[in-house]
Amino acid sequence: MIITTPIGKLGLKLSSNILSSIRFLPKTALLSTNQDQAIQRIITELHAYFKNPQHQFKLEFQMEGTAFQKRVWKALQNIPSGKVLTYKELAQKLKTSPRAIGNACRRNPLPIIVPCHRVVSQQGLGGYNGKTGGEMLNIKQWLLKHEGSI
DNA sequence: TATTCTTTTGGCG
DNA sequence: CGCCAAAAGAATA
Repeated sequence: MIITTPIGKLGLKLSSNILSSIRFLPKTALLSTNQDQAIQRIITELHAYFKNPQHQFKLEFQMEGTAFQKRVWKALQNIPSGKVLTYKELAQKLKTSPRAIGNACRRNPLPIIVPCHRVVSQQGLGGYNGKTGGEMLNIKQWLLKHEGSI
C-alpha cells in the first residue's frame, strides 16, 4: 500500500490488518489504492498527524524486536510532540550508552509513528532512516519543524 | 576558542 | 568478529 504525504510517498506494510512497517519511497513510486477498512483507518491517522502535529496515534502495530529495542521504542513514544531529546539523554534514561540508542533507532520499523526523529545528536541532527546525511535528513528536519521543535 | 583526531561504547547480525 | 543514526577526550592550531 502506497500513499502520498507532505513529505513524499510512504509504503505501508500490514500483516493481518496490523501495521508492521513503514518505509520512505522515492517519488517515482506508483500510488496504489486499497479499500480495506483497516488500511483506511491507518491512512486517516497518518493524515491527521500531518495536519496536526499534536495528533496521538491510536492504532495497533507490530513491535517486533529484541527486548532492548522495544524498551527504546516505548521510550520514544513517550516523547511529547515538540520536544526533542539527545541520544545522550535517552541513554541516561535507559541506563545505556548513546551508541546503543542509535542502534535501536536505526532498526525502527515504524518511522513517524515511533518518533525516532525526535532524537538528535548533541550537536547537529544525527541521522535518519539509516543515513547520516542526504535526503532523509531533510525529512527529519521537516518533521521537527512541523512539530515546532525548530 | 574552534577544528579535527582517537578512543570508548552497547547491542546486534 | 565487525558494524553503527554518538560522545568524550586529546591533540592541534
